[in-house]
Amino acid sequence: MTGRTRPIERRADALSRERIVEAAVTLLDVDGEGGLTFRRLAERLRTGPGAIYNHVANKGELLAAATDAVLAPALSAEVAEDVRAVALAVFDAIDAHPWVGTQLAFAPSQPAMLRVFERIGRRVRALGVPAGAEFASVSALTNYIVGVGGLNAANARAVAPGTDRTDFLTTVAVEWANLDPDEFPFTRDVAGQMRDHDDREQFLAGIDLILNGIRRLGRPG
Amino acid sequence: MTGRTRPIERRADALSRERIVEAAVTLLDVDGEGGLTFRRLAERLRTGPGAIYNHVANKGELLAAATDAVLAPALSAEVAEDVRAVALAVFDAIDAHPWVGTQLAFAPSQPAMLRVFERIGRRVRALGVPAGAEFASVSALTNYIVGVGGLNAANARAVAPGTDRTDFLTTVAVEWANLDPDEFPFTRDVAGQMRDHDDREQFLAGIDLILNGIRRLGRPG
DNA sequence: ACCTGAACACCGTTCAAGT
DNA sequence: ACCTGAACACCGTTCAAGT
Repeated sequence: MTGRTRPIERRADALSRERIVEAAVTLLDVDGEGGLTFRRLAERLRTGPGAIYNHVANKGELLAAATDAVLAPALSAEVAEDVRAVALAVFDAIDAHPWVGTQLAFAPSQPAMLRVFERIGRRVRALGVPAGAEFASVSALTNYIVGVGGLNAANARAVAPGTDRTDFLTTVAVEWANLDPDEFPFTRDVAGQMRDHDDREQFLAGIDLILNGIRRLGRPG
Repeated sequence: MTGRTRPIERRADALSRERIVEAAVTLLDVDGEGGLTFRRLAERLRTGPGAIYNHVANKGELLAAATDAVLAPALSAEVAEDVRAVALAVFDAIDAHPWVGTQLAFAPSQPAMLRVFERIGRRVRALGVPAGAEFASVSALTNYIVGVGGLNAANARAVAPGTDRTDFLTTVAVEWANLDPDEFPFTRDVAGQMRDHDDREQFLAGIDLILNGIRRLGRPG
């Protein structure tokens, strides 16, 4: 009866998809992947768990929306000048929000994955890769960034929170050094290098190896 | 191995870690990652859910044991002649048991992950990589194999069971072709190549790019 | 020493009842 | 149209009680 010309006045704290996703990101950041439940989310938003379903279809959709909300700004046009910059932007976003890594590696073909593919694609095309190798090159880089990013996030999550990084790496190095010499000769031998390595640096070294491999395609031999 | 005295006689169907892990692998293979619950496992083993805890500490340990049980034979000495063979052995194991990919990417530094690292390390060392680049090279390959393997498993899982592969790829290709031209010009442009690509081939192409990049390290320029 | 299964403290999701 | 919150059908894990 009041007509539909004027938007209906709403309480300032009315539920919306945006507010729900925002609260979900906070819960995930603060308490990790186990921290997001519909009951806790409803509590924070001062409503019942059922209300959330008026704005998101299910938990999977909520996680995908939260992932895209974190990754979209990280992959804005200004940031992504080259392949290494795109890779580091994704790595750092996962480092700051480890649940993003898990989600990316689990819900691919989502908007977030497409953003990475598109950015990498443009940069690889600018490199002048042979047309027949372009799709495979972009796929390898995208899959490496997302797959290995997720792997690093899982690694980080597996470590008890508050553990000193150096202590942890030393512990792993000692474990490696004590492996069975017949079954794990190589791993034993490089145990010392595990203690000193840096995840971010190593992530980037992998990107550089792939880029080296791609550049080599142009001039065979 | 060789018992000190004689092993105690047991009922043929007595619980054991081995029987539990075996039953877990079956449940995972048949019904996917959601198919493994302590109640269903207990039902299959004709016992109560609590009994399982006498042989495994928790669900995480059970999943890790199941993963290693599948991967260990795939990485036996005879199979792994070179890096590509190791990579394909892992890819095919994940293809046959998609839950292995998830588990590998989520519980690294587990025995299964170490097996891959060791195999790859031996082969890379045999390639004669400069000592300073060896650890990063082995890490890049291992992370690619495990991370991207997990990604492919997630992709496979996301597709409704029974969906024809060609139909699915065509659907994705159409989605890509209809993306926003301003936001996704590259992805739109290569949509047709998505339709024709082969996951296994592309996985291997990524390995080859990294190997190319590694070989290039020896002779700079 | 190992098994049993009820009980505990949770989940995601649904849905009748409200406004 | 949207919200509320009890209810449903599950979980992993624990633990007293059995053998």
